[in-house]
Amino acid sequence: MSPSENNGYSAKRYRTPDGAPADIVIFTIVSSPKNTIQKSLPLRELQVMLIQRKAWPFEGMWALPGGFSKETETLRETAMRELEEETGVENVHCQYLNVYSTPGRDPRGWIISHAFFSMVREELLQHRRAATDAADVRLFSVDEALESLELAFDHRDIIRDALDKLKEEVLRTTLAKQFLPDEFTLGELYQVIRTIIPSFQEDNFIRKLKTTRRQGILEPALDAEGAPVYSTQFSQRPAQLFRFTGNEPEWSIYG
Amino acid sequence: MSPSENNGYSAKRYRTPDGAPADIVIFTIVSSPKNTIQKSLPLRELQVMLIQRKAWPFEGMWALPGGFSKETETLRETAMRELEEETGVENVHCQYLNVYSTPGRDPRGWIISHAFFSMVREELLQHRRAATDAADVRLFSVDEALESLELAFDHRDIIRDALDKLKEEVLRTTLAKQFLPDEFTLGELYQVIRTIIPSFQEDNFIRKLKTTRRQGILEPALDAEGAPVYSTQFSQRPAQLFRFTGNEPEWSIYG
DNA sequence: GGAATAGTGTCTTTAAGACATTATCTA
DNA sequence: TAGATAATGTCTTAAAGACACTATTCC
Repeated sequence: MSPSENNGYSAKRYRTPDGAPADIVIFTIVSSPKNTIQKSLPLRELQVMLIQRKAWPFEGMWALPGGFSKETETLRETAMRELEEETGVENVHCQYLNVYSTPGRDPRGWIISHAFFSMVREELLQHRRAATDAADVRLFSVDEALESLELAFDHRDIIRDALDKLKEEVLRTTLAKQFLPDEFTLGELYQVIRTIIPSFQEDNFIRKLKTTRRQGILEPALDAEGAPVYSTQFSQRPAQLFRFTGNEPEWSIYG
Repeated sequence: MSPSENNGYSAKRYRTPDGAPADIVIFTIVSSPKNTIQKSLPLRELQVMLIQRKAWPFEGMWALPGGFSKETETLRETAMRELEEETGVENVHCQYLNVYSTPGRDPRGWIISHAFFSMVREELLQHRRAATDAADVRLFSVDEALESLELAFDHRDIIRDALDKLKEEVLRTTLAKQFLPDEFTLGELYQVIRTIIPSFQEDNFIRKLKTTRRQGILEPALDAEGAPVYSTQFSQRPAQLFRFTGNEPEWSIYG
């Protein structure tokens, strides 16, 4: 049924948008071994994946991966499709961020963009490739992307908004699990949080997460006999492994 | 500069959306005097403003107020414009909720809707009027709207999402201030929260909000001499008035 | 006096926070 | 044995939670 067949209604009475793309801020945490004599936790850096545009507008500039939505899919499906095309990875985290509609934001016309952000573990990003509309694709540290790079469109705003949301949610929700394996040590969790929020410091972090209120959010990893599991991957002394239960923390007022 | 003049680029190579509307979930809390012998806190009910459609599609059904965006404005401006048109009120709360893009959600074509929600104090809603595209406009209790009413489009989903977000944020942020006057008693604040979340119960609510961690969020209202202000509007015994400082609570991990 | 809401006293339990100390394993 | 991270001991202070009690004012 075409619109013009219905009771004289026409959606074309006004100008309509020239496109509805989804842009995706793909975050990853890149680990590099610390230069120490003994086993240690790696150095970690929060990075963002950008593509280099190979066509007008903003040709040659770095931009967020993304693409136009089709009328047969939701914007989430658009984002997931583009995410899989750019990274070669399926079933990863992807979360809606905001809509960007400032007039003139896109020189191609009236184009309202929907931004998503995604947290992908670095080992899943090995197969990234330049899509057909990109000259190159690479990871930049978030600081570099925000401070030194001239970005296409309003993509700097989008990355900043995504980073703000990431910082807020990594403290308030269990979002950090996206950057961790199923079973992890509390030292690793602490490091992930500090990678995203360098100023974060809690002296008794490990003890704190093991006490009452957090039970229900984290649980010890258990082996087949029901005994706690320990790892020496990052330390001499074995560290207890934990997993997320799937519960999200709830908050009471102004607490 | 028209799109077709630029390096052969044309945004019209693909089908483009038929419109980008903003829909607004307008919440209010309606107070009615309790049938008691003495002064008391009012009964309160959370309500939502709906319009009755007078044209295809969904003619005669109740729907969220809203309208199409123009290329010269942001979607937030669209929402604020519609909000002022429907309610006659300016400068009210308005917050982005989500985007709704399920194919087929609008029989008029490919129409991606952007939902906002707004919290308006009931005394500001006296001048509401039916816009030109509405046969009628009225307030419904949120329960009635969600359970008994057949709503146009996917507006039931939108209202449910808005209610969920409202419930979450009224506990986590100072959103409740949108339903309160500048200076209010903690009993009023408690009532507002319980109106939105009936299951909420805190025995020591008033004391709790006056102790340490909350300082910085709420502060006592002071008169010209710097003395605390009390009100007997809802009670025999004078109740201390408070105001929001403007600070938002911060949250530490899993606490 | 009783109705209705505001607010305090008191006690117990739990968590937060600081900071020193010990534990485990390996290069 | 020194290095690196994991974890506990101990002490102090603050907050949570339960629940009984008092306060204020007006009908």
